[in-house]
Amino acid sequence: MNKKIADLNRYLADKGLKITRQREAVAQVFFDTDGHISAEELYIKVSRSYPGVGLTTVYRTLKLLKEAGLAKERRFAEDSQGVFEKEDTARHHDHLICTRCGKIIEFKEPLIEKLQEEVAQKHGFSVEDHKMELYGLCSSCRTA
Amino acid sequence: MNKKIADLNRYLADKGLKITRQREAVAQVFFDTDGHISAEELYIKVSRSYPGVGLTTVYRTLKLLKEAGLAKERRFAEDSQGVFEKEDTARHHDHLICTRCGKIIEFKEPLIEKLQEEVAQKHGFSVEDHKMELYGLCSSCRTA
DNA sequence: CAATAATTGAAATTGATTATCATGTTCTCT
DNA sequence: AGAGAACATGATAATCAATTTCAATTATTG
Ligand SMILES: [Mn+2]
Ligand SMILES: [Mn+2]
Ligand SMILES: [Zn+2]
Ligand SMILES: [Zn+2]
Repeated sequence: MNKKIADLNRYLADKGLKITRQREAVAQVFFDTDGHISAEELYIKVSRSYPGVGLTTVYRTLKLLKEAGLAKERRFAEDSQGVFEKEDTARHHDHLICTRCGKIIEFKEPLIEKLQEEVAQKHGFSVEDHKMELYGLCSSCRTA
Repeated sequence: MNKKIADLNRYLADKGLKITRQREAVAQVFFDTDGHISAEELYIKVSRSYPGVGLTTVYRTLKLLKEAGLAKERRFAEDSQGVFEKEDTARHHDHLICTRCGKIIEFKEPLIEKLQEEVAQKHGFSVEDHKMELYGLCSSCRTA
């Protein structure tokens, strides 16, 4: 569990940045959170265990976590707020989103990823990242 | 070409909305535009042929065009402004985006779309729409 | 033409995110 | 441990696309 904090600290040291109480607080709460969380929500959550940490610092720490490859920002349609989740290259996934109830299912489809590579190659591109979201109705919402 | 204007007018009539000079101006210029255009850019373009049309009305008309199924809004990563393009269910496509020079290539891959359907079904979802964007380097930017 | 409801555009507002800046903290070197 | 340099913090202000407000104008219906 503290491996990720160690990863962050290594990243900070490499960049000549500093390890602070606030950064560790934000990172710890973030790493203990599953699923998708907005900066604002994370700020609330952090404030419970570590009052006094500012929202600005939460934004800044999330940006650092992204740069360090430890967090990924998602921006689902119609949501004006971005959400963050733990990043782990081994656990890459895409999303299925119910447009009625907001339910989100994560999935991985290696065959699609392979075809994406092929399409890109066909146009002379090398893929660095991709975004795929499927929007529709979940089974509960369809029958309701 | 005026078929699309007719489509819009039909949509407006059905909804009890009104056909106005401004809406026709915005729609006409939009339909004459290929590729992706922001509300702001469209506003500039409209202003040349039909001065006096407000930016607010451009935003409002684009929203109507989306509702009528005649326009689609895209929100590519790193762009803070949304862009719009003509919608045509027969000509659905996804995007390849160069993260260095911004070049955008449109493509269609039926096999991927089929797999998307299958993944959704496997989770009990019915797909209404999807978003797929591949980010990477185009051939020019890779060799440079 | 008159009545009604919708539309318009300027200006104000919103809401998420980022920039500023004075003050506080961390790290490095002695 | 102490000093100094660089970085971090957080309250506040700024940004910026997009939406809301509202009084004045216009389209539609009969
Ligand atoms: Mn996820
Ligand atoms: Mn396109
Ligand atoms: Zn649902
Ligand atoms: Zn390029």
